[in-house]
Amino acid sequence: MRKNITIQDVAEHAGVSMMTVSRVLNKGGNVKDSTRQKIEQAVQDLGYRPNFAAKNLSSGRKNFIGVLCFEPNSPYVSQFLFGCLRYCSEVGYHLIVEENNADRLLDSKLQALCSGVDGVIVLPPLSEDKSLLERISAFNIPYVCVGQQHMALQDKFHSTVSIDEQQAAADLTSSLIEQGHTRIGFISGDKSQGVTQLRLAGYQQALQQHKLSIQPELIAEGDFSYKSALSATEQLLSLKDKPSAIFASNDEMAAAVMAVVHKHQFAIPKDISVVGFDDTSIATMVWPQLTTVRQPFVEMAKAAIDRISGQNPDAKTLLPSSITCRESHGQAAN
Amino acid sequence: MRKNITIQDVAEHAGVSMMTVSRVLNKGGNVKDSTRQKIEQAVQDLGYRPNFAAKNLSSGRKNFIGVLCFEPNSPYVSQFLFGCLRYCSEVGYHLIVEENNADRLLDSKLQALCSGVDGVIVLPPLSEDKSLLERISAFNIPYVCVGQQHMALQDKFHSTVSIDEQQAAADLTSSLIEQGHTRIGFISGDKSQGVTQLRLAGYQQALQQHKLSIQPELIAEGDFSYKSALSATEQLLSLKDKPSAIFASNDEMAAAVMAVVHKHQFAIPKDISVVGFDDTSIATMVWPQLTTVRQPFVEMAKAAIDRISGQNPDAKTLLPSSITCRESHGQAAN
DNA sequence: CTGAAAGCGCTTACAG
DNA sequence: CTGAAAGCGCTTACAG
Repeated sequence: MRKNITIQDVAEHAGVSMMTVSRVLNKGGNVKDSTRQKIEQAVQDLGYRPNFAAKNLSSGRKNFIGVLCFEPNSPYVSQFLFGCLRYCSEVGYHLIVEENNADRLLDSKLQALCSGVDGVIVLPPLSEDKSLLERISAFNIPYVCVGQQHMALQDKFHSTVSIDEQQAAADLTSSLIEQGHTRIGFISGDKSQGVTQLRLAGYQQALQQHKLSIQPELIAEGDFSYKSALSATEQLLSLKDKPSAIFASNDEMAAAVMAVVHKHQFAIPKDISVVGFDDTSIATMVWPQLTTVRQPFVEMAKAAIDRISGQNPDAKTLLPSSITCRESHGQAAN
Repeated sequence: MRKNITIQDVAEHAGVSMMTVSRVLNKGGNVKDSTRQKIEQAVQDLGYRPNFAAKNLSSGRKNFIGVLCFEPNSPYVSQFLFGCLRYCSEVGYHLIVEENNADRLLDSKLQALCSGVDGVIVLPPLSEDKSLLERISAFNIPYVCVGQQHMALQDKFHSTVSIDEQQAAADLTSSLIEQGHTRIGFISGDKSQGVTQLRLAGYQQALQQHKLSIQPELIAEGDFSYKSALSATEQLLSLKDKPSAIFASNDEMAAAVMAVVHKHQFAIPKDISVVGFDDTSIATMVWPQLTTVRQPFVEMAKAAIDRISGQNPDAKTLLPSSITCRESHGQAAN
């Protein structure tokens, strides 16, 4: 195992001091251009790679980010964590993932987490748990609430990263309307979560913009779980005047919609269009593949991490979302 | 932000030297029992938490583990990564995840990865890519092939962590037979992968043990993708003498089996039982929930990491698996 | 069974 | 614009 190349080696190779190399490496200003170039050349030549452990130790920064999630194995969380992982390895941060699906997260556990990280990313639905946020806030480290557009607390450490949930839901609904659908069923998420209201509001907003009336019978209640959408779909399909499209508030529920629709011998999208929300991995594991709102997981992770590292000063980041069109939607049957 | 508690503080508190504290902390021997207790008490009192950065820097260990995967967002990989993450945060390792789903992983990228980690975990199907393993092997760091029972290379850095694939498949098949199923359809995985053969062999072994004949028409070809199982299932259901149960070689394909079975108006499990393999998150996102072989992801991750850290000397670890019984299987209809 | 010394590779003040 | 010094919190030899 050959010796590691250190900043010292680079300095010697370039004929400068370690300090100057450090400046160049950290993109600091105040370095003569010719010096900078010499150093960059040396880094190239030697194949220098920074030692994160040394960096952390001397800077006092932890270079750890805590992620607090409810259900680590859900597609949403997996997808988001992957985004974090990817960006982390780019910028030298490491992840500590903590789950909090039982009761109240123990003070000792929270303390252990918060004292070992530079900041905390809180995933939904925990990002709406005001009392949890207050406890995190007490540690005076930045924390980012994901999927949560509204600031729950007023303190300088609090920030949010999300898409415009309502607009996204409205856009998806509009695209259905533009394909001739006038009876669009909607399956809502867990009542206690803010996004549930926003997505429903987006659905209603689109209907109104297109001069369609809002029919309460077309709105069925789910809770974001596969199971809940099973009965919600049965309910929608039992209507004498059935919907020609169903908008489920997340992909898991959309998968359930598809199962029930198929069970009733309807073709998708010929008889009934089905759309979801999130664009998690399940969207391509159903048949036909699901049209859904794409959450920009990688960008969200990046924005959250940048915020913690101080690169992103925005207390409130609203990322653009888009519709991922696949095969589960089509022209309304007539 | 209050000062961090260091090993120095603990030493003073306990009235010993840093060195002795370090010994106790690292579970080294040669410490008098009374001394050990004093130190453990001091650790408690002060709420000492080790500084990983300092540890790494002084020990020369990187404390990074590389994970090489094909498709980071697949349920299998998500599940495994989660297992890693959990154990890593316990033992102070950090993860660098690299995907290699394009062509040949660039030498520069592989070099960057391997030179920054203590070892590499290779996930299927990459764990069967002999030329890739040879290139990793050249870096003289431990690497663990997951889901791969057979050693591809003969070198001291190579090891494997998996379950007994064939036995698990045989057990699952047997449980179906014991419920009265005599015509069991089987959907195989990607032909080029070793596990595909092992799971098929397990299926056949169970049939033979129960004196049932192997019917080639009951074996349909898939490739582990949802899509491939769609047509494979159609094929099985078009048989004049239909199977009363279908065993898909992974959960994604089992989900596809269910979609097609429902489409054909058969009830699960009343008319047809469906079982899968892996017990990934999708197993509980189908209806009815899927009976499947449980891969012990957390234990596999632990074994792999232990191997890299030198805690696990086994070059070949075979972990026990089990059957997770849910609602998708039942007595054969007669 | 215990300890004093040196050093891991970097950054943070502080000078100039 | 550049550098010399000290130190981050631990571990690795080496003594005794």
